[in-house]
Amino acid sequence: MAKTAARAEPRKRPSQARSAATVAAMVEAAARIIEVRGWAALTTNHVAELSGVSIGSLYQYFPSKEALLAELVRRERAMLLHDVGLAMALEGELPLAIEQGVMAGLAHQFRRPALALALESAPSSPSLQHEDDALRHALAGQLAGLLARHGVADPDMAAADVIALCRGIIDAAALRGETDMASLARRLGRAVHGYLDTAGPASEAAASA
Amino acid sequence: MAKTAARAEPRKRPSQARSAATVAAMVEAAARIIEVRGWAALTTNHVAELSGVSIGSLYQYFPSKEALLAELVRRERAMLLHDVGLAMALEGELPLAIEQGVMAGLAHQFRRPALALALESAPSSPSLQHEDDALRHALAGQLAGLLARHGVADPDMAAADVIALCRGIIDAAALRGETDMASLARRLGRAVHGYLDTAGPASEAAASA
Amino acid sequence: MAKTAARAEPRKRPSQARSAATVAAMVEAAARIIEVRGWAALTTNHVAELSGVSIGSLYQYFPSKEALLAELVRRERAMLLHDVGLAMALEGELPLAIEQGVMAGLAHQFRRPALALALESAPSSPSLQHEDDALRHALAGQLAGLLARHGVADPDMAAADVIALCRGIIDAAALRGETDMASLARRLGRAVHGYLDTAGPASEAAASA
Amino acid sequence: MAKTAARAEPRKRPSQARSAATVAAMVEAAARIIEVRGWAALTTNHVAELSGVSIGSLYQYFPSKEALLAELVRRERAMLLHDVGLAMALEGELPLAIEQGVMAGLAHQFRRPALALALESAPSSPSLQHEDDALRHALAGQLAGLLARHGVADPDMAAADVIALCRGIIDAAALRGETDMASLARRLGRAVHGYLDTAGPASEAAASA
DNA sequence: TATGAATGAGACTTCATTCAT
DNA sequence: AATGAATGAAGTCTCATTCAT
Repeated sequence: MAKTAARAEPRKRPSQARSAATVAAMVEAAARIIEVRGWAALTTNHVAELSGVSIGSLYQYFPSKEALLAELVRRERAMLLHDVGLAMALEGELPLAIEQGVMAGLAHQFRRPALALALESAPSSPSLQHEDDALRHALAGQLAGLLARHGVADPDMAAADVIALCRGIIDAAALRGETDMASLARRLGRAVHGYLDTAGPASEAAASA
Repeated sequence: MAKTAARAEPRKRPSQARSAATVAAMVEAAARIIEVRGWAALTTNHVAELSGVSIGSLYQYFPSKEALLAELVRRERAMLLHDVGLAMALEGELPLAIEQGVMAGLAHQFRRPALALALESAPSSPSLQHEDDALRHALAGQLAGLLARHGVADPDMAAADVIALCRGIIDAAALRGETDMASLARRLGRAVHGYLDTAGPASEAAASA
Repeated sequence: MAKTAARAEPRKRPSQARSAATVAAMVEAAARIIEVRGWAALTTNHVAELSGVSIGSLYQYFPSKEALLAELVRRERAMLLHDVGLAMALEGELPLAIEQGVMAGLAHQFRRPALALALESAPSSPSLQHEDDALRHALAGQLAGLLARHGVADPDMAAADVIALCRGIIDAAALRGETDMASLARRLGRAVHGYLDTAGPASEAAASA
Repeated sequence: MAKTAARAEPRKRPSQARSAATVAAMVEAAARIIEVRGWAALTTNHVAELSGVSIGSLYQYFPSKEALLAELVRRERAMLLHDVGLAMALEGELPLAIEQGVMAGLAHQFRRPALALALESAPSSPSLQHEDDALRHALAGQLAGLLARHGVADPDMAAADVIALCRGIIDAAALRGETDMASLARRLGRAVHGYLDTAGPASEAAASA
């Protein structure tokens, strides 16, 4: 009858090799369930079964279903951030850097399209919300830095918009089942450059520089 | 949880005024619950209570919770389509027509922001999926027609992308709690025109006009 | 994933005859399980099964297991209070009134000895605690009033002690399996009168009056 | 929950100093958990953690949770018996000896009030029941001997009643949070002497002897 | 037709206990 | 002997749906 507040952090960091494998297996099982059978099928018992672990073990590593989900989101976010960060860090012209970043994002989405798509509409919850915000901020931060260095006006908002419009286009394409990454990349480039170049009077000079 | 093959269509077309009012009350109750307390709070019993109808009656009008939800989505979709269609139908230049359409979409989102936002991440289900696809198609069709009439290349894809990027930007803004419709409208204009103008070689002439 | 705070009050007052019967059946089932198989066997599923009701129904009337338990305690308390109150209300000499009260308490304990005994050590919880305190207070209040009217010194504490020592003796006797109510009544009388008569100097006059 | 026939005896008598310390640590940890956080928090894993021992080790010394609990009760009982026995063994008048005993009991209760109180309502189980009976018998035996030597009629029953009424008063006082040991001692004395002196005709002579 | 009591599958989570290392 | 990861039965509670009145 005693209820402790549900934490979203893992209960214990897997210290042994075996544990790490167990945790990874559970997170991956969750991912597979979500992408194959949807949110409704994501039950802790199902995750335990699919990962070949007992339900008790699941709860030894995650204090709640929510925490497991948060870990999955964290994992995907880390991958995306890493790839995009790397891509944009390559020195070069602004358009090139952006293109690299967009391509990295696209690649991420196309690696596991169903999963990426599903994670966009996770059941809202404080911890998930937090993970999502963190992703958005980190990504926006990276891009904003790049834009600022190239003299784009209001780089924070511009970064947020660029990311948002990319997400919009990519998600819609994924939902339609598009698989032509090249076409998508081209259109994304158009959208991003169009947005950045079609600037108000104040930033015209900077953008054309 | 006895599940019979769940139909998503209302069980009966409201033929009497009273029925129509009842159905409307239930759909509106669902909308209010979703926007005020989130998806998790959307239970059929709750909907029945809030709409002043018994749970038994609810199931006389809707064969399942899913059908109720589909009806809500249908209702919102109809409103959006109507507004956007009207806005874009106003004769005028391309940029103006588009701006009208974008403004209509924005207005829709700002009428009930929480609801609009929540409906973007409805629990996926065949019928909901279908409703959503229908919306997308209808909207894209309207816009594609407009673009085609103005000689834009590949109008279907362009329409889809324009709608998608607008959704992306608007949703992200809503999520951040932005309330400045004017700023949003300006940025959306930038994004849309940027996308349409920054064209490949084939449409360069149009873009430079 | 949404947890509301567990109330101890019944969820809805049974308004129809059928409901009232259902509620009574559940409370009685709980009583029987506790007295026959002990606290460990008191599970909501078990209660539902024994009362011939579905688990869903149980939770329609009680928001939690705790609330069901509280209702049982409340029921027993009401009976005890009613009997003891009636017994002590009979006009007469102090010793006689007390004897009546003690006999009423004894009778209560002997009606369902195992239940009465078990309820003494209910798993502590806020609501149960509250019910128990209420019983103690009500009983002590009744007795304190009686004692005060007969000039006993410090009637509140005396009442509390008298009740406590009676409970102690009765419980121990019940635990040993004593069944001779007459003997028990005699000893209780001795204990109570002994306590009240063997007073400190201050109240000697009053007690002997 | 694989349940083998649970023994209540410790699995092995601690033959080495280290083992004894380990066992003591676990028992004390259990005591602390019970008094600080209540019965609901008493889990074997929690006990192991608090006592700095692995759960595996705990089960090497105790075959079950119940056995651990029994050992705790045994420990407390031994202390109480030792103190009360010593106190009553002091030669002297009957009233004095009894007063000593009562004081010893009170002192025990006040040493760790929360623990003493909690142990009164331990989850019933065969082995716990047995420990409790043993305590009662031993205590009653000691007191009965004393009473018999002083010619009190029906000393066994009198002893049982005296102990029971003391427990009743003490527990109720503890539950109310009383801390005035002196007042409590005075009232206990009244109750005990009252009970012993207010005898039926048959034992009046004996009591006054 | 409307009502709302009743249903019950199944979700999440805990915790006593085992056993490979 | 000690460790602690793993187990899984079982408990509490929810909610979509049915059906007697």
